[in-house]
Amino acid sequence: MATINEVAKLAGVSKATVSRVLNKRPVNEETRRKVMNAIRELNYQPNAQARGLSLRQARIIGLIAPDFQGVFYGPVVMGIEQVLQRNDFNLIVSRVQSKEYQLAKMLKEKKVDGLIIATPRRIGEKAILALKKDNFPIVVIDGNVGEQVSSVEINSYLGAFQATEHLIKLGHTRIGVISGPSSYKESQERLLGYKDALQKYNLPFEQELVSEGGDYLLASGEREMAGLLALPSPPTAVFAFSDLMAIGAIHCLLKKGLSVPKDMAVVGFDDSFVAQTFYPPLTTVRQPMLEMGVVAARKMLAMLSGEETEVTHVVLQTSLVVRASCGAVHQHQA
Amino acid sequence: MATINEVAKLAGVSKATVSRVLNKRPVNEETRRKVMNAIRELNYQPNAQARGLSLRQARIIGLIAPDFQGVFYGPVVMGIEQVLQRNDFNLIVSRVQSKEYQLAKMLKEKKVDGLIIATPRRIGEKAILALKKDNFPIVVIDGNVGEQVSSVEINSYLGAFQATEHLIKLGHTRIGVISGPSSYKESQERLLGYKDALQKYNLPFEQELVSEGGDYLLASGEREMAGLLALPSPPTAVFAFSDLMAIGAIHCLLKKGLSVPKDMAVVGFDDSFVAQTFYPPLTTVRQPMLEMGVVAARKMLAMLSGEETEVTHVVLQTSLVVRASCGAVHQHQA
DNA sequence: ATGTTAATTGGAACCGGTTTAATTAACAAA
DNA sequence: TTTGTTAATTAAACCGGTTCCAATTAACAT
Repeated sequence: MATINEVAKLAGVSKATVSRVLNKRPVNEETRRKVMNAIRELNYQPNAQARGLSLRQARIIGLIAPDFQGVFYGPVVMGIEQVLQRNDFNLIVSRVQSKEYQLAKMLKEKKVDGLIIATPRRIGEKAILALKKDNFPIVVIDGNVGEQVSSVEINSYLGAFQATEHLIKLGHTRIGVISGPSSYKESQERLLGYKDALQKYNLPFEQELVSEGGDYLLASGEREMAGLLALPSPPTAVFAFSDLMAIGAIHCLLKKGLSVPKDMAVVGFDDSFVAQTFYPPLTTVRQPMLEMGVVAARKMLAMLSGEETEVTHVVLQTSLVVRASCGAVHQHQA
Repeated sequence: MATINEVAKLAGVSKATVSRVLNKRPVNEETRRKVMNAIRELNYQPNAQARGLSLRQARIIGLIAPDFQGVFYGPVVMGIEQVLQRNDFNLIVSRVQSKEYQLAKMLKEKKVDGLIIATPRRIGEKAILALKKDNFPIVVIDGNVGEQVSSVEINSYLGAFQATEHLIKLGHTRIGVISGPSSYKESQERLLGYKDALQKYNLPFEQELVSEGGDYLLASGEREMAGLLALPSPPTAVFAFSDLMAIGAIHCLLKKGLSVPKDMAVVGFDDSFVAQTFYPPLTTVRQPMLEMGVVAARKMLAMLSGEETEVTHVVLQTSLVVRASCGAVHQHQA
């Protein structure tokens, strides 16, 4: 592998001049030509580590998330990567670790220029705030870290309101909820959206119709749906706070020989990949996941270039995607 | 951020000594204590770029794939990351680009120590072989690059054989196939597995029962299933070469009011996330995707440490996961 | 007291870039 | 001819580590 010194020797100039050519600084045209020829001849590629050491910049962003495969974080990764690639940055992905100090390691050792943290759990909160105080560039996606760190979030409240309103307009008056963990901010906001929609249409809120799924996964949905069905007066529609829980609910219904949406309308939350794949296709509140990644990455780059200096919180809007599971459209049209 | 020089000064030793302490080389116990104290006091973290420059090593592996969200590559990423993290390596993910030369860039600029390439398409084949000739560490997952590059693959043939045999044993004699692109090696092998299973049970192979999905996606499955149903004598079971195509096929069937598995048994391939999520849960050939990532990462690390020098090809075994869509088990047991 | 050996440690060079300050060359003005 | 100005280039220092080689010190045998 050729180095800048070899290029300089072959071109008959100093390495400072080669560096200038590489960085498009003013150089005599004749000299530039000679250097370019040498670069081509040696198939030279500047060493990123040497460059990074000198410029104190890795051109790498770190992403910390619970997983990358899941229905949620996959698209987020895609969005981030897309933006970074266009700006000649790379993306290191790392699963969230138990040891909090590990969070800081990549930043402190200058392996990455900034960190995007995507996790709904309150993990590493202290560590994050400490890093923020040291002025490391940090963006949180969908987190619970608070005002002091820049973030990208979604309007959970509005999404829940829209979903509930949609079901009400379809004629449902008893609408069950399969919630996420009540300690999560998102769950609280979504529940508020649900309540406010009921109120707008003068429908009573009934606590027994709200059941809390311990996580956002399929099995929770299936279990909680069974609970709702066992009520003296079961709901005719159910709104789950994740697509997977909605699908779990449908599993429960189909196993009992009930039909969706005829016997029970179901609405999910996320518009993850499985929502369109499932049958019946799932009506759901769309979270713009790819866009969240895109916005987070742009924000990070802006912070690094000094364009953005204050802490900001971007709230992306949700939208209702109507498919077959709520009964608003026929399945063969979906 | 403290540097090794500051640590050295505070500890009253030379930076060579600090370096020795950091790298656990023999140092007088008393000296080590002083150095460790200085490190702690300054909250010192060695600069990865400087270290990398000196050691000619980034401790980063690059992964190039078509996407990271998909049902397939997500778990692969998880597997790779898991192994790397344990060995204090990081993972840069990058989508496959059209420009072939980009493949080489990260390697040549020493941003990564090696490249794992996961793509069924014959992309960058020339570029990959060129890099291999320059002795860059490369591992291909599920690729079509040939003998010259180390790889991790699955036994497509056996998986298809098992799936077909399973359907035959359930009593089916006319088994449709929704294949992947016939130019892909996997498709060819899977088709061979299908044929050999038929042969073993003295069933005739009929070309009309094989329809080729242009990609591995849902819409292909739906379209090809419609084609199979339109045959004068349609199959009673269908084997799709991906879970998504199997699900597409089921969409087609359910829309026509047919029931799965009663009217048509369906088997997929991948055992991706959607296979368990779908209803009816999908019988499918499991590809150990996480394990593929794990094996690829281990292989890469072995190459880097010099333990593994020859080109090797690891073939992982598939297994049939029986769920409800093939009719072998009742749905409420699934 | 002197020589030998082993254990520690420090100075300096190096990895491959960028950048600042100094040098050289070319040319115009005095 | 001398001096000032400008443009282009280079030498050298620096980024923050690792490591080779030599120097120092301590311990021990002669």
